[in-house]
Amino acid sequence: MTKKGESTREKILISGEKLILERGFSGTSLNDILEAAGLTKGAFFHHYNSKDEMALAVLERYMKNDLGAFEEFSRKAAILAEDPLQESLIFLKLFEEHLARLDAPPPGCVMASYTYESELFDLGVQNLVKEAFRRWSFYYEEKFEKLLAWRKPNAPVTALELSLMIIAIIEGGFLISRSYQDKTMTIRLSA
Amino acid sequence: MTKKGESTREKILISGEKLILERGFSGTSLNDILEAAGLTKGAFFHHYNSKDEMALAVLERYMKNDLGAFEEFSRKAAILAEDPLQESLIFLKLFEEHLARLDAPPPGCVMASYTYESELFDLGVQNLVKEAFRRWSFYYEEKFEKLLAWRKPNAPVTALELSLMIIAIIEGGFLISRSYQDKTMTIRLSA
DNA sequence: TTTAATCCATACCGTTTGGTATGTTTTGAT
DNA sequence: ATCAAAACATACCAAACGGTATGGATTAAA
Repeated sequence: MTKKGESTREKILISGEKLILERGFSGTSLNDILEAAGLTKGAFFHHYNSKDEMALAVLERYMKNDLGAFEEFSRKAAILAEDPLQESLIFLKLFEEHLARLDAPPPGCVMASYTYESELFDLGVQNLVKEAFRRWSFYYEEKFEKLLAWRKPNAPVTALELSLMIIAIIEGGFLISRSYQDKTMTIRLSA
Repeated sequence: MTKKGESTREKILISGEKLILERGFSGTSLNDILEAAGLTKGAFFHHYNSKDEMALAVLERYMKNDLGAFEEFSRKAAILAEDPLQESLIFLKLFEEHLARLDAPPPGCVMASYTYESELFDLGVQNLVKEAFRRWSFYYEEKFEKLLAWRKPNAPVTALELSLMIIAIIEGGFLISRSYQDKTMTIRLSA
C-alpha cells in the first residue's frame, strides 16, 4: 500500500462517513461519494470489492477514531484529577468539548445510522456494531466501577446500568440535537 | 374514500412503517412494500403521488398512534394515582409495558429513522419530525412541571431539561436494545 | 532507466429504481 | 339493473444503481 493509495482510501472513507451520516447508507450512492472525494469508480473498486465492504471500513475507522479520542480524554483526565469524581467530570467535559467541535458533518454516530438500516447489512457488520457498543459501554463501566467503589451511591445502581444509560443519553442527544439543528443541544450530560 | 380504499392505505402504511424501521426509508423499495402488502403499483399510485408523499403519511400515522397511546396512558395514570409522583410512575410503567408488547417490527422510532436520513427528505418532513419531537417533549414537560411543583427537586433542573433527557434515553434505548437484539433492554426508565 | 506492480480513469453492462400509461374490475348510489 | 367514480392490475419507461472490463498513468525498487 503506497502513500497515495492510503490517502485515497482515507478520502473515500471520510466522504463516505459524512454522506452516510447525512443520508444513510443506502441513501448514499457510490457516485455521490466519489464525486465528493474527487475520484472515480476505478479508484473505488481498486480499494474495495463492494459498497458493503466500504461500509465495514467506514465503521472500523469510526470506531478507531472514537475509541482513540476516548482513551486520550481518559488519560488527560487521569492526570489532571485528584479523585475519581473529579476525574469523571473532567473526562465528560473533554468529551463534551469534543462533540461541540465536530460540526462539519451533522453530528451523528455511524453505529446508530447502521442500526436503523440493520436488515440491509450482513452479520459481519451487525456484529461489529454490537461489539462497538459493547466496547464503548465497557469503557464507561470501568469509570463507574471506580466511582461506585469510591463513594457508595444513593440508589442501588450497577456500573453496567449506568454505562448503558449514559450511552443511551448520548445517542438520543445526537438525534434530538440534529433534528432541532442545534448542536449545542447534544444535551448537557452534567445532570 | 371507500372503506376498501381506506384499508389498502392502511396496508401500505403498516408495511411501509415496518420495512422503513428495518431497512431505512431509502433502503426500502416500493416493490418491497407492495409485495409485503400484497398490492401493486396501480394501488400505490392511486393513493399516493410519490414515495415521499407516503413517507409523510407514515410519519403522520406514527405520530397519531404514538401520541394517542401517550394520552391513553396519561388518562389511566391520572385516574389510578393519588399523587403526582405516583401518577408519573404509573404512566412510565404503562409506557414500558407498551414498549415490551410491540415486538413484531424491531422496536424503533420513525422520527429517529428519518433523522438519520434527513438530507433526503424535503423541509415538510424535516419540520414534521421536529414538531413531533417538540410535541412529545411538551407532554413530558407538563408531567415534570407538575412533579417539580409538588416536590422541590434536589438539583436545580427545569422541566424542559428533564423532558429532553427522558426522550433521549428512550431513543437511545431503542438503538441499544435493537443492536443487542434484546427488547427487554429498552432500558429501565425507573432510575 | 528499465520494469513490474500499484493505482486510477473511462466506457460500458445488467438490474433495480421510482414513476407512467392504459385498461379492467369493484363499489355504491340511483 | 345502470352507471359513473373509485380502486386496482399489468405492462412499460427513463434514469440511476452497483459492479465490470480494459487500458493508461504513477510509483518505487532494481
